[in-house]
Amino acid sequence: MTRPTIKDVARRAGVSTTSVSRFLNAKTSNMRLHIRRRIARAIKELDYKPDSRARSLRGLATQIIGVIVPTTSNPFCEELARAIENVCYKEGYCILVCNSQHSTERECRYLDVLQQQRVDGIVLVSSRVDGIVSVSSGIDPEKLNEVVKKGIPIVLTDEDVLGAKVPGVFAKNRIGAAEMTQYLIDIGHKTIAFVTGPSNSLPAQQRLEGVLETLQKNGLHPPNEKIIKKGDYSFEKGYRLTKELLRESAREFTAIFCLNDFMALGAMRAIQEEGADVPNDYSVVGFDNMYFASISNPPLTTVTQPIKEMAAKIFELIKEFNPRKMKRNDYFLDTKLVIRNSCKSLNI
Amino acid sequence: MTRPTIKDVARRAGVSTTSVSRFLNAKTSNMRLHIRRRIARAIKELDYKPDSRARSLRGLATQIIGVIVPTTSNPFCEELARAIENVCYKEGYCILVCNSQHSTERECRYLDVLQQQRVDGIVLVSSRVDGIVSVSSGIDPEKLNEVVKKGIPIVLTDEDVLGAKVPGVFAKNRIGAAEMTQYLIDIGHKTIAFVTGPSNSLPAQQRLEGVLETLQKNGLHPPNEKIIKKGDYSFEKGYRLTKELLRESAREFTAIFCLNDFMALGAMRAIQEEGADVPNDYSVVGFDNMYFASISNPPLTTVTQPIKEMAAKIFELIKEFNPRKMKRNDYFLDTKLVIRNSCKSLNI
DNA sequence: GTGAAAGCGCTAACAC
DNA sequence: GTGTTAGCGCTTTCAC
Repeated sequence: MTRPTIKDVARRAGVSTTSVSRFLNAKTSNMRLHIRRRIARAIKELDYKPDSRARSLRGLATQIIGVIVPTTSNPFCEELARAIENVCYKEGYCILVCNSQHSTERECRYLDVLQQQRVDGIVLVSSRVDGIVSVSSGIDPEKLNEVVKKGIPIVLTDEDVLGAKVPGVFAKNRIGAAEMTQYLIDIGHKTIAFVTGPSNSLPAQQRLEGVLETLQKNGLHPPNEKIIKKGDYSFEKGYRLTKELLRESAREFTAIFCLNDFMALGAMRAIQEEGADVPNDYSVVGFDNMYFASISNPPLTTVTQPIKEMAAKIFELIKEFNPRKMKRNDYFLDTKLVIRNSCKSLNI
Repeated sequence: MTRPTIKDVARRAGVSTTSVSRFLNAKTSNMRLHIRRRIARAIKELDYKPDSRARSLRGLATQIIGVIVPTTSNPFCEELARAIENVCYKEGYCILVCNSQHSTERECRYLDVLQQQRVDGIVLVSSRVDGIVSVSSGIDPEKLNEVVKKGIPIVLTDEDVLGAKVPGVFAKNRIGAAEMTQYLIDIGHKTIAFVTGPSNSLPAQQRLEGVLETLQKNGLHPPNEKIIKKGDYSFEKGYRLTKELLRESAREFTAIFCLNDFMALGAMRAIQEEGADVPNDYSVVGFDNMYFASISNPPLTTVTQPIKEMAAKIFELIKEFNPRKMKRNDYFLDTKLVIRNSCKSLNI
């Protein structure tokens, strides 16, 4: 019933706890074989598992990384969290998954909890939702700086927090969106409707920049305000805004570019519900390349975020963390256009 | 840079660490007001966060619950994990999310890791996938019994592990499937195709029992073997098996009952790809009522698993855990039929 | 009402 | 090569 400790192992093996500790930490080069064997046996017989709290109290890592995301119900966040979990698993770490549920308050509470748990690092996808009534400006960057000063590395990803002196790992949102826009133009779409992300979301802004820039480069007018709708990355919003688009200005565009896949799925659904066809009546494209984009009907043309690479870079940054020289230091990883069947070429 | 400890707080407040500790643990009834105030101020000024590792080493809870699921890429598991996270959050706990990735080996490794982290409890959705080549019989129940003996509560959910002396929280799978079958029969479907779960999955077995029982009760023959396909809960499998069904025996059934939603989504996709219509040509139903079932096209008729109630019960069981009287003790929670638009009535 | 001191399980100087 | 011992940050008994 009572858990065995290092003392129990030492006693059973007839050695000191130091030797057991050395064995556990693989500092075993100068250790006599028969002692090693005795320790190994004792550990096995007792089914001894070293207490990682006690170890970390003595200065070792907790082997826990905290991951704060707006919500794993968004498949992109879920995939990101899972990718991080996967690199952690390989390195012997595990992750505390924290859904802030788009609440800055909850994000802060979790930040506290993770500090108390003395995690070895925090990965933060900050949430900055602007609702109808109030615009949550998101977390105070000073809060993050405080945490870092206390020696816990933070890495930002997907969503940025301006003013925070911590590194970030992002997709090349502007370029990805530009490539997608160019693709739509190349296949003959001259008037494109857009469903953007929240206006205070940085990746959303960058994607929009990429769009406008490409439009201009191709000598096209920036789209009429009526066909740029402000979304919030949710399926429902994509659905509802597309219905609006269809109601208000059905003939003014031939393609819809939703700035994330989840909304693009909603857009396709809205179009189909109105009896129109994707891609024959409207082309629809997204951004993220989450799993569901590949199994939607039709499969969605989109932009891949390099989730695995992002996860690997994030882990690397956490391990390299040096508290005395923490600074802004951003990494932008390549996206890739994924062409599936949600677009129709208008060229003759 | 260096994290403040309880000593720093004590020094700054001009009191002993004992008093600070008492304050932290709300054992404050007999404490003089001005001392309380001084401590509160010192904590605030230093932005002190008690080290939960040190606290738990002295016998308090770690406030961490481990959750092992096959994979959060299955939306049902993701929703379950999130529901658990949510009750934990409210109670000041957080969760270590572990994707076993359908690997019994990884499941075991995580079980070890969670023990080392001295989590206050483990929630396990065991994986028992039978692949094409080998049937993984799943984790050894004795492993679980060992963990429990060491004082860490385990609660099983969704998937059972026979022989493990730990409590379980499940949906009423048999009854839920029976109700769904009855519904299909009531709206005129006499020949129903089935896509089941893995044959060593207990909920899959129970759902199938509910199906066969209801068929019999209504004087219907058990379905031809050709229209019972063994799936694995994945979208792809639902998709592929439905294609098979359509190719081999298109006219022998009017409805498909997939034993989870993810496969039902795959089934709908396969049907639509073949140019047929849901629900006009085939009715399709699922089981789980995951979020995507409500936004599919058409929205899927399915059976709700009472995820929130399950999460609450699981947490309760972990808190009530008494190591000396751990036993099988199962809780079955009510499901509910959710009728949407993926079925057509054949009655005139 | 408050504090001194022991000890949770472990690691790492330091000694031999 | 291996053991003795102090101490990580905290809680809790026991004294005052």
